[in-house]
Amino acid sequence: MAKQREAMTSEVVTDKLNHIYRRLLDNYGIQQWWPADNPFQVMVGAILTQSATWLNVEKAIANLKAAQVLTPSALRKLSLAELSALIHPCGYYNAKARKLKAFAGWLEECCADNLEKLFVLDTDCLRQQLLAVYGIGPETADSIILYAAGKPVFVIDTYTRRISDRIGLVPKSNSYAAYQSLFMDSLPADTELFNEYHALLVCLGKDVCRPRPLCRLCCLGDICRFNEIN
DNA sequence: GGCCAGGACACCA
DNA sequence: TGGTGTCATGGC
Repeated sequence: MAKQREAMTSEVVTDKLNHIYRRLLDNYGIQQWWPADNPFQVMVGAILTQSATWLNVEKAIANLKAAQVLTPSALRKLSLAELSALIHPCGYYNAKARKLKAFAGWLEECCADNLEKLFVLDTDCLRQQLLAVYGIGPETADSIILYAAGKPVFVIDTYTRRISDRIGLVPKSNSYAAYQSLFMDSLPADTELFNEYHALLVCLGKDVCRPRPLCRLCCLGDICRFNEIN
C-alpha cells in the first residue's frame, strides 16, 4: 500500500512537471543554454554567477576576454589582485578570484587542462571531484556537469526552489539533494530536457518569482499557489 | 536608501 | 545537522 502511494505520488509529480515544462516552453520558447563560447567559459561563468546577476557576470567575462586571459593557464599566471580587478563588476571579486585560481589549478592537476579527459569521467566521479575544489558547491558543480560536460543532472538554484514551493512540490527536506531528487526521480535522465527545464525555470524566476512579497502572477496559472492567492 | 541577484564557506551551538 | 555571518557590485 505504501509502495502504491509512493508510486502514485511520483506519477502525480511527473505529470505536474511535464505540464509545467510545456507551459514554460510555450511562454518563453527554447533557451539553448548556457550562454558561452566553449565549455571552459561555461565553467568560469558558473563560478562568477554565484549570487550575482548574469548581466554583471557578462561584464566580468568581457573583461577577461579583452585581457585575453580566459584560459586555464592564463588564469593561473594572473595574480589574485589582477584577477580581482578584471572580475570586479560581478561582486565578491576577491572571493571569486580565489575560487577561479583554485579551479584553474585543479584543472592542471587533474587533466592537464584537457576537458575531454575530464568529461569522460562518470557523472558521480566528476561531481565528487568538482565538489572537492574550493569554491565549487552543489549548484556550481551541477551547472558544470550539465552545461559544460553535457551530462544529465538537474541544477537546483534559488529560482528552482522558489518555484517548487509556489507549485506545491515539497521535497522531503530543505536540502539541495532533496530538491534535486524531486526532479530527477520524476523526469527521464535527459541532458537536453534538464538543460531546457532549468533554463526555463530561471526565465520564469527572473520574470516573476521574487521573494514572496514581490511575487507576481505567472504563466503557470492555477498550478501556482500564489496565483490562486493573488 | 533598501532590496535583490542563476552560492559557497567558515564558524558555532 | 542546521543556522548565521561574510564576501560586494550594480540595477531598479
